[in-house]
Amino acid sequence: MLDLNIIRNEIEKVKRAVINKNESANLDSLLELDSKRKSLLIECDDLRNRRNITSKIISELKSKKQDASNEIQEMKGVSDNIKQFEVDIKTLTDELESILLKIPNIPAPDVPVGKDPTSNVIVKECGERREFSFTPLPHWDIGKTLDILDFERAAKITGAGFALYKGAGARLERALYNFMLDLHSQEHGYTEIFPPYLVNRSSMTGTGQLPKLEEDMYRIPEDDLFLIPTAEVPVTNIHSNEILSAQDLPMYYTACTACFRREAGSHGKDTRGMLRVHQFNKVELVKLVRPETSYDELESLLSVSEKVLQLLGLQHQVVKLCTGDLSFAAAKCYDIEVWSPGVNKFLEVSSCSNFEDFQARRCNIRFRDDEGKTRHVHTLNGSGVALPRTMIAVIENYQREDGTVEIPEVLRPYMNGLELIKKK
RNA sequence: GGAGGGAUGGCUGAGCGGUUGAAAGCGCUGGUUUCGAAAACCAGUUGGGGAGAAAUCUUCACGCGAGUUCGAAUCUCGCUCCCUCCGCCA
Repeated sequence: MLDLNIIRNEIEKVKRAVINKNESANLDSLLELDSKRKSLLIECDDLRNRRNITSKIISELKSKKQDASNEIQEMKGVSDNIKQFEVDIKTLTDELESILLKIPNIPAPDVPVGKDPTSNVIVKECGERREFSFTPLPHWDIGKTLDILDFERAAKITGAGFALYKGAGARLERALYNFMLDLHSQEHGYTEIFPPYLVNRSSMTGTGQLPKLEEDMYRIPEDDLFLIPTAEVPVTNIHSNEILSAQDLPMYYTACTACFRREAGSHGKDTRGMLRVHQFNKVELVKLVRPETSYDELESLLSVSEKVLQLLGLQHQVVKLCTGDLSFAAAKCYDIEVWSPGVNKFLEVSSCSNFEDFQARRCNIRFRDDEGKTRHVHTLNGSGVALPRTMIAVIENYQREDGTVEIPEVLRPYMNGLELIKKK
């Protein structure tokens, strides 16, 4: 949510941001509602003031056993008036709020302006691309041959877009997220969290998934709960409606959770293997920081995510997203894409975003600054990193001509020393 | 699922329908005192909105939402969450 004052004072900037983000918002009617609401508020406050004063007079008269019926009669009218004002104000406030919740965050100044991913900028490339003396196979072939991935049976159990990991495949999954969680919690100073996978509407609104993206979520209608699309939602909401003390900042959290996405808008895209699935594990990193540090914190978040890929020996590139590719709540975002020789593409395994105070305002997360004033924190998050595509990259990059897959060195301690996945 | 009890400021905890945004205690901050500290004493110490250059004024909020009333932390109803007991259960 944007600060209403920014919309009041810098309407052109906000309008430009909305256009650049390929969004739409009814900003003019918002301002109209706002000023109307303000004038009603002033009138209503005035009446309330009168009521408060007269109430005291009534109470004094009564305590002296004097007649107060004139005052009471007068206040009846005033109270009715106030009630009408309150109803009108509530209506305006609700309308205002619903518009405000649909206005996207403003991109940071250094975010390239552009309509679609073609305007994204590759900011760096890291690692060496592996050379193969043979044509590397895609993970669905390798997975099938080694009997570690089974998409047909997953479809039988649930439907298209689900994965079943088996044997060394299941073990590799577990090795990957244990390795990542250990790295972040032990080397990078993140506190490990294991949150609920179901969250309420308020949490979902807080991080910005609602109200705009409801059709992308799995929902439990009986309880109005949502399956989390990312750990960002429960973890960012840990401190919703709290005022933190400045010395507690920055706060770093990491969590590995399953993520559930209906992928409503992307049917027919990336359908093979597990390039795009409805349920996947992801190690997430979340930061709550002081506003003036948030862009430095974004850089360190990015480097911590990249560290995972470096240690796994996977070639990757970092992409700075343009305005049109930026998500609703983000002010700036880097994607990390890992090279997969089998599918012959870079795959997005992480998005590291700074939301500035956009989520903090919705979640009502504040801190007391050095002058004792309350301010909203800045929130950031990034994947560190998403599992299926990392698994794809590992399998495809570490495949050998004989059909076996080598286990990256750093994962071997997590695989009971296993060095090679072989056909049984 | 059934039966009870509860929700008040950073914490503990009072609160008759009428100067109660809220007693008291603790904690915290500042001051006095001290060589320094402790203790003691004094003062301050919730958050949001509006008006104002500021001082300041004003309004809202006692889990949330409705209602009764001239007036609600206090009465009524609904919801949420927490606790206890019973049942069921990984």
